[in-house]
Amino acid sequence: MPRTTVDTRAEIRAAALELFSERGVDATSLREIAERIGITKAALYYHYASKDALLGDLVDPMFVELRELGDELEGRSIDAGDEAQVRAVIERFWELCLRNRAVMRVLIHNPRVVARIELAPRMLHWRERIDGVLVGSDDAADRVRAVVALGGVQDAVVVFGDADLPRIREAAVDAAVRALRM
Amino acid sequence: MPRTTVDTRAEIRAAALELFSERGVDATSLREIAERIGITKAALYYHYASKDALLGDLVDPMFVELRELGDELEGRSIDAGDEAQVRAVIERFWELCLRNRAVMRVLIHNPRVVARIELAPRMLHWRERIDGVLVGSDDAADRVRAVVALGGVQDAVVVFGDADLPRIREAAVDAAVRALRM
DNA sequence: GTCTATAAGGGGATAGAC
DNA sequence: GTCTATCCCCTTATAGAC
Repeated sequence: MPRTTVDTRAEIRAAALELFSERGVDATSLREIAERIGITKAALYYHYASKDALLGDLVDPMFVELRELGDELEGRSIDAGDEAQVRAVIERFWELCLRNRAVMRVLIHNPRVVARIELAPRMLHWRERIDGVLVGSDDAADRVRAVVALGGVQDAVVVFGDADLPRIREAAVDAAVRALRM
Repeated sequence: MPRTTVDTRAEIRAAALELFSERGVDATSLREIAERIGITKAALYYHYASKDALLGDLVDPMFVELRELGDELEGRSIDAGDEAQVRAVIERFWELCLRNRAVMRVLIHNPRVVARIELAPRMLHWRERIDGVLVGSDDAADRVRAVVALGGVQDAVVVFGDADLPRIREAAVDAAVRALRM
């Protein structure tokens, strides 16, 4: 029988994201995803040609947001020495991570899958763009500062993100800003 | 035929760690591990009763090191306000992560497996011990500082650890110490 | 200790009816 | 668009010979 909702593809993505995020990509079968929204695995294949195609569609919105953020920041030409501007950038990054934390979890916890569907270059690319805005240098020591700061923010979002409290955001952004200081 | 080396269990652990770290636990089969050291999957089962038992044995040395570090630091009663002491603790943590970075990778990238074999309580426990030494508080904002600092160090080890350069270590430890400052 | 052989089950993916 | 039925492959794990 036909289903009541219009957008089955969106329902599939929502169910898949939840399961991929909770259990990991490899540990989630297409049967489980299909059953969660009340269709069969074969019906899912009508909407998505493969598991990887579904995953690719799933993570896309976050990359769109990252590209937009990169465009905007580069357009405004941030001064890496101005701490107020740096703080504003980290805050934007925190918000982006928080909004997309399920996708972030999937990407962080499934690096091999990321490599398989060729998301690694995209991840590297946005990371380099934001690093460039924040430290403006290719020097190893500078890139380490950026990794500690942004990596720390990502970790804090994954660990504390479910309680989206202003205090937590403030503490995480503060710590990242200090980590970036030379 | 009998094998030439004495410690087949150690060979199994070494091959498994390499594959688990590179490809992830779920994506690595016991057949692949066995073939890498030239035995069959059935022979591997003689040495380890299950994949989870092998994994548990594999990660154990790192937890032993973490426990020893926790014992030592608590015995010395670090002053969280003394930055030289804090720096020394972060340096010890960096060295530990570097020495065990293959195991660290496995634990970071396979959270569901970690939960399945009941490693999560152990991870939480050492994290809380080291957090306690570094910030000495249960307050959420304090714990966030510790997560950003230690999470940042872990990330930097995973990203830059293969080039074990003093400059990288120094930059990462510096950044973590700054992140911890109030 | 290591082997061959096999059990039992799940995975992704497809064919074709409706 | 969704279904049932099926294919083929790989997995973990065990039994029993050597």
